[in-house]
Amino acid sequence: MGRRKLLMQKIDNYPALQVTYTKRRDGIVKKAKELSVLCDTDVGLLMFSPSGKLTKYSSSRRIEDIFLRFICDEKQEPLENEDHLYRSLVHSKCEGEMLDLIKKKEELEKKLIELCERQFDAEEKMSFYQPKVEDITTIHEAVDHEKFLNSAIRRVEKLNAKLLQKESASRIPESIELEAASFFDGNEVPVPPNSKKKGGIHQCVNITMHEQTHPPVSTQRINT
Amino acid sequence: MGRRKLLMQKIDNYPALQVTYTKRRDGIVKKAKELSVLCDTDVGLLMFSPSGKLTKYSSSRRIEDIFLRFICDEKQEPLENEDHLYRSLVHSKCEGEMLDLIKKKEELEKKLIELCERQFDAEEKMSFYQPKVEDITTIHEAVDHEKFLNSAIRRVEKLNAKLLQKESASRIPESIELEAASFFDGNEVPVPPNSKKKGGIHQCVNITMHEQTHPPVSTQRINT
DNA sequence: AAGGCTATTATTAGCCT
DNA sequence: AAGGCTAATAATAGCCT
Repeated sequence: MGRRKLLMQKIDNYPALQVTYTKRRDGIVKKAKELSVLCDTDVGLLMFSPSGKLTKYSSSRRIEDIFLRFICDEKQEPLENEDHLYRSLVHSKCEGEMLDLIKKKEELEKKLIELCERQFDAEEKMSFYQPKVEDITTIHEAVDHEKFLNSAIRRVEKLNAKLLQKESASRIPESIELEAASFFDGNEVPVPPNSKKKGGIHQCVNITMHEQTHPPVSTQRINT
Repeated sequence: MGRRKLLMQKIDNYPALQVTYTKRRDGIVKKAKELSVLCDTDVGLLMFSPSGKLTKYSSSRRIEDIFLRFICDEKQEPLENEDHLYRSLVHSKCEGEMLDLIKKKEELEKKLIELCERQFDAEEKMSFYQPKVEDITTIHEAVDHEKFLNSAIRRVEKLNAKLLQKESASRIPESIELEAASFFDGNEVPVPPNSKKKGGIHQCVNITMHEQTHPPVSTQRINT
């Protein structure tokens, strides 16, 4: 397609060849991309320009993965081959590092889930004391919150009284703490639902990567 | 080009997809052949059909030679044989997977730090309403908490009053919400420090590994 | 599924800056 | 070389066997 039909042979005019290479190279990459998207398939493409410059395209992130699929495909031993590939990976030098990373990733995922749960609990608890205005639309709800806050205040008032009493009498802080603590453990204290305490924030994350001989792994301690 | 323009997305009709794959596959092979002839260059092309069948084209007799040239080109060092090619590819695959894992790990770490901060904020805020008993040992602290709770209760009482008034008058919940919200925005409301809300828990984690065709990487979605 | 047909859309050769 | 243009050629989507 163009002003005239080309003979299927090497273009002898070099500048024209360069231009044609560029145009057609881009055309093929476009076509390859379309094929991989329209048909959801693996495509790998390598082209060297007349001057030797490489242009590559692959539907996967890395064209090496397409090569590998090709090589496995060629050997016509699907299962054994996969197994072989896997074993080769397992015994390769980077396997150890991969295992570390996988373990680390799984730990992080677990911690994240835990933290999410605690965050959720905390926000739920919080909503008893400082309700979101948009969630309160009926008098009934508002009254509940008022009751709850009143009970909280009564607790603090009692604590105040205790402290006042202790302070005026003698100065033994340890005993005050004990008294106060046992007072709060009393069963009349209304605790918001889901208020299981699981340990302070200071122990929530403490993750360190093992030595990473590989690239951009930022070894760091969280929550310093 | 055809009777109508296609959307650039996977063709959902499978038979049509198959037909399109075949036509376009042949088209690309033709284009690749033309490019290599017209410009006298190396071209390598791999395509896997939706059902997994491989189609390859290479301007050289063997496509492996193109791969080899590619790998030499990438590594800037001469390579000798196919065995090396295979090992190089396997190693490269390993590296690719590691890069994925490292990226994933870093994402998780970021999320963790964020969540930790929010957790810390939440607990700090919480401590204003439900102080840890062991942290209160002086009357002064106790009185501060009492004051704070009192202001909280006054807010709720005012909200109750507003709601009662609105409810007895007319029933337009939206207007109540608006009134109440603007009321709470008032500057006399004592808000505990560090009370910046950053969005609900439901958006806090949403991490997915890319397809992992290989073994012990557990692909999972967190906090669905 | 596979091959042929053609109305349409897409690519591009040669030209011009 | 690097784009933009457009006449001209090429690819192909939806049909039909």
